[in-house]
Amino acid sequence: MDEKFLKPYDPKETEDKIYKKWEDSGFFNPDNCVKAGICDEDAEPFSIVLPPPNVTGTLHMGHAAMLAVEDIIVRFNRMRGKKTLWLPGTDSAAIATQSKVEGEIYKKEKKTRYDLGREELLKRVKAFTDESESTILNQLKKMGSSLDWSRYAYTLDEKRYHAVMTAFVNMYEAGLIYRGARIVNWDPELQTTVSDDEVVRKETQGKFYYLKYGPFTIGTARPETKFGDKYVVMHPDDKRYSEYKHGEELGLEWINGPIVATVIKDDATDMEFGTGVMTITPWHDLTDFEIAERHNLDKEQIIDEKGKLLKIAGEFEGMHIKKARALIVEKLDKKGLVEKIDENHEHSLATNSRGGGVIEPQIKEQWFVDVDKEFKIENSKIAGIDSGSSINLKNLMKTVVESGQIEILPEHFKKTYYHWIDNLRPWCISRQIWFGHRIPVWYKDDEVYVGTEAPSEEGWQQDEDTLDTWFSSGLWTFSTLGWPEKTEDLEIYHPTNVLETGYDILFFWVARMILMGGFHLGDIPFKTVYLHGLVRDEKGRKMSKSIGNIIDPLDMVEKYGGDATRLSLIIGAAPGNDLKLSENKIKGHKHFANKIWNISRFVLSNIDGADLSEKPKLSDKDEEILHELNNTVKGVTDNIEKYRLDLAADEAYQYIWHGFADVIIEESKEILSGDDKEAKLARQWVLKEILITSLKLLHPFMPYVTEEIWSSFEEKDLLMVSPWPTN
RNA sequence: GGGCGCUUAGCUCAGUUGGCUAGAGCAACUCGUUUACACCGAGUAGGCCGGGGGUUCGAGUCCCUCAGCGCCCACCA
Repeated sequence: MDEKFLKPYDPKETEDKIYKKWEDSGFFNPDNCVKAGICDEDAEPFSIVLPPPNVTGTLHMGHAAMLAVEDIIVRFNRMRGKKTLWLPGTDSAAIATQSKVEGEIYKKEKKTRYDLGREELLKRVKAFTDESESTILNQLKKMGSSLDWSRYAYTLDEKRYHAVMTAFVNMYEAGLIYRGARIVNWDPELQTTVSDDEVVRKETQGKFYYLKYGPFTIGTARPETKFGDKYVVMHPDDKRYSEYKHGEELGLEWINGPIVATVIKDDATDMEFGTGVMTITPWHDLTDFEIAERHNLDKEQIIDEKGKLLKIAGEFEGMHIKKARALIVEKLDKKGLVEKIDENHEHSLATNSRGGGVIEPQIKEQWFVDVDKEFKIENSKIAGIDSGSSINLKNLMKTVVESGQIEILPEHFKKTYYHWIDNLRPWCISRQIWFGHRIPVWYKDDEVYVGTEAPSEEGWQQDEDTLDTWFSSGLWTFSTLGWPEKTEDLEIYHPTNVLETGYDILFFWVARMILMGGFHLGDIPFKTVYLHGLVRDEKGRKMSKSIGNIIDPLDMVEKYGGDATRLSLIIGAAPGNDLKLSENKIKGHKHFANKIWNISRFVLSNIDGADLSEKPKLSDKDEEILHELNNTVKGVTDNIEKYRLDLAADEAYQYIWHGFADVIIEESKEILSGDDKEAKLARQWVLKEILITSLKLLHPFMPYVTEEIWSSFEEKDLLMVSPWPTN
């Protein structure tokens, strides 16, 4: 027996060494497994792409949980002899990264991106991402992730860049991407648009003003937008205002003098709310914009991109809206136009969740993906959609889930998914930032050129904007496999088997991948979507810097080992449920790692010298023990297949500690020290069998400690590529 | 406003198509150093399965209803 067993298990001494051994073996790469005869050339493929973490980020518990789940699934399938690929990558995270770098530059040099210029800023961002890339990659390894590093991809590397350009051009040519003036979520602080999904609403209290507007009273929380309000809107069925006819014009006194208002009847008005009458500001409000579109009304910009009032505001021109509001109300009041002010009105404030400011809707020329427009699907591999038929993106996204071709776990998220699709509007994909995939459109006078490469002649100007980061992320399952080239990888590994991610990015990412896969490949991007929950602190609060309740996965790995950290993120975490994590839990699982260590010590020291090359004759009791082992194998296997990793881990834990250690080993002591040589040999054989099987069952969950034990009594292959036990 | 969840032992959670005498881990308590392990072992205690109603031979599980908690979406100016 190896001397190392005389001391308690020390993850710190073991883990890096083991990871290196795995990496050196090359078996994270399925091609090498085939070459070494570990899996058959024509074995069933199994693939997962890693949801790419932000290249400038650091590992948090959410990542750790994701890595644990995926690595378990991957290791399980690899051991079952499948051609298994887990493909790593990182994401440029355009807005987040650029604003991080901009912030640092401003702090150190007091310079903005406009001071530096596009080229210089991008150089700085590149330097920053290059530098931080290795940090996140090393952290991914720390969790024991069996990722095929030879296939590493970065959203902004050359191949992915080409994929994104191709995707844009193809969608443009199909008429699904168009440029148009629509109302977008404008962040005056970051000076860019953000997508609907990135806008979060915060409940706040504020003043609500009732203003006299001719014969009407209108309510508003934002008097500073009201300068151009020349349409007064009410519900067509509202009896209180039946005397006013649609299109009727009324002269009335307003902020900066007399104006002519036109009556509009539209059922977007809520008769119950306020007075049931409103004026509209189509340039800065989505509802208003839509009303204006329906009735073909004028739209006028009131506020500029920096949040300052324009000429239309008269004496208030050039003033920031924050300052202007009080002054405008004061003026209205002097004119006797303020009827009432409600001091504590609750309303929600739209803010940019990517770290910007308060959203100010603006009408802007932007690029959009049309989710309603039908296109012809050429080579459909989608159940229920024939090749050559026409479909729009919304219906495509629905069909693949409804038909069951894509399975979502837990299942109830399907409803959330459908609900989101039903409310989906055109997807604004252009961003006014510099770091990212620049839109492959060039302009020259009135001409427009769209192509993957710049036009060769002089004088063309490329569109200034970059693409929404989710546009490139949407291609991830196939851009990482080499698309648009027709690669062997794409052929073998796509569609991928599982997409594992947090339920919080179901819309951002999962839905967009389904959209992109459907359009570009006529196929699904993955067969199963496994959604994990959020990792919270022991009281169920989100982990955050401000509360100071962050548990750093790397600290935990350092203190208790990668195996314990992984197991803690799995046990008790049903799919889709948030997980409450405490340091104590992780500590407890470190004890489990040590338990296995000691079980091995006991078994190995007791079979030393015994010839177990042939299966001895077993007693009925021995057979019964093996039968119980088989039940455990079956239970663990079934649960992993059903993606109930929590139950699988729990069952293995239960069996190994309270079955194997507490009962079987205890009972064996007597036999091993007894005089019956035959019984002893049989039991030695059984113990070894159980140990081998237990290590295998546990390997996906606790890869380090099991591999380390394995190395001390099995000479041949790594445990990582040993066959999964059959029952 | 619309949607989706959750409520089971002190705490964290399992409990799959109804068969449960309701389980596990942690915590608590008692005892214990014997061929691995004190990062341990043996044992004990702890539950009207949120309330009410229904379906059923049988309900933690299915249906209705009420209450509390949480999340997501949304154009109430």
